[in-house]
Amino acid sequence: MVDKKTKNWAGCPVRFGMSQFGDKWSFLIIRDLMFKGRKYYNEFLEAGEGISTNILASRLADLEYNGLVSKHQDTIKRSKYIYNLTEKGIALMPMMLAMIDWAEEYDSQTEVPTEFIKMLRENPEKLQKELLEQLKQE
Amino acid sequence: MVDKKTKNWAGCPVRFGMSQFGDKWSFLIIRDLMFKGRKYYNEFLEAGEGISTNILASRLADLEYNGLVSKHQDTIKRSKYIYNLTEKGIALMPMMLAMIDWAEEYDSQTEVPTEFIKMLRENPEKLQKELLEQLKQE
DNA sequence: GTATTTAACTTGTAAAAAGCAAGTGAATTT
DNA sequence: AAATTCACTTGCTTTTTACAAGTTAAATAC
Repeated sequence: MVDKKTKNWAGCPVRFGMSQFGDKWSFLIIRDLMFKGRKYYNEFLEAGEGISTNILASRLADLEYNGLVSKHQDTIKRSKYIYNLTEKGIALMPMMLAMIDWAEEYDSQTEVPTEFIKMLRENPEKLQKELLEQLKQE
Repeated sequence: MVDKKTKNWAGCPVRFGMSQFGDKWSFLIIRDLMFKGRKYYNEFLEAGEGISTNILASRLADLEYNGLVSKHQDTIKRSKYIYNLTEKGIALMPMMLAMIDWAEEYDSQTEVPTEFIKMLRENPEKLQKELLEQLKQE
């Protein structure tokens, strides 16, 4: 039987999560990187969520500092920086997919592409594998 | 093939999630309700995270407004209010478990009870079933 | 049956964070 | 060499949070 009454998760995993990506903007940046193919400062800005330039810069720096995101000069256009999820960032995919599944169920406004949600529920491993391949080849 | 380039998740599930529970304190309250057996205002306050009284009241009201948490007079001690996760709140369990799994992997400080993390990885359905039963009988 | 305590907040104010508009600097294109 | 692009930074206003103290309603103590 699981001990629910444990009061001392000395280092609490949820608290740790919050310290690493525990605000709205971080989640939205991770979403952009994970599912939307956005990789540049400008693309995050233009995602239409209304994030301010200073907040975006600050969150990207935090995510990089925490090892969730990497930042490199773009090899093609050397004046640009390219942001990518690290392995640690990519490992948040199950959490993000669980959130998407939840939102699709409880929000009538949520419009996840039918194909996506169908695969998420019928063959989540395949979906995850496809998403991971996309992230790695980029 | 999954369409990663979809720019228009008109109602984005991640954005919806953030609007419903998208801050540190909400996550910690949900954690307390879901895994720690805390159900009273005072118990959340004394959880040791350092939340202020006004912020706690505000977050509980938000969570209730959003239908994640219910609030009732305690039947035994009628001066107290008891907070519980609704079905909608309980449905966040997969997301929370995914976060716990991630934190356990990437944070050496995180100390989830061995039995918990072992079951999470070896038999997640059983773990979830046990947790759900606890939540429902309370 | 009045007085004290418990429980769950609310209020006021100071500090911190976010939002907004404009500016900077380095590289690139013209 | 001048103008443009890109990724920020800076300064200021507004909003949110933190902290301490106060309020209210019910329950127990005397």
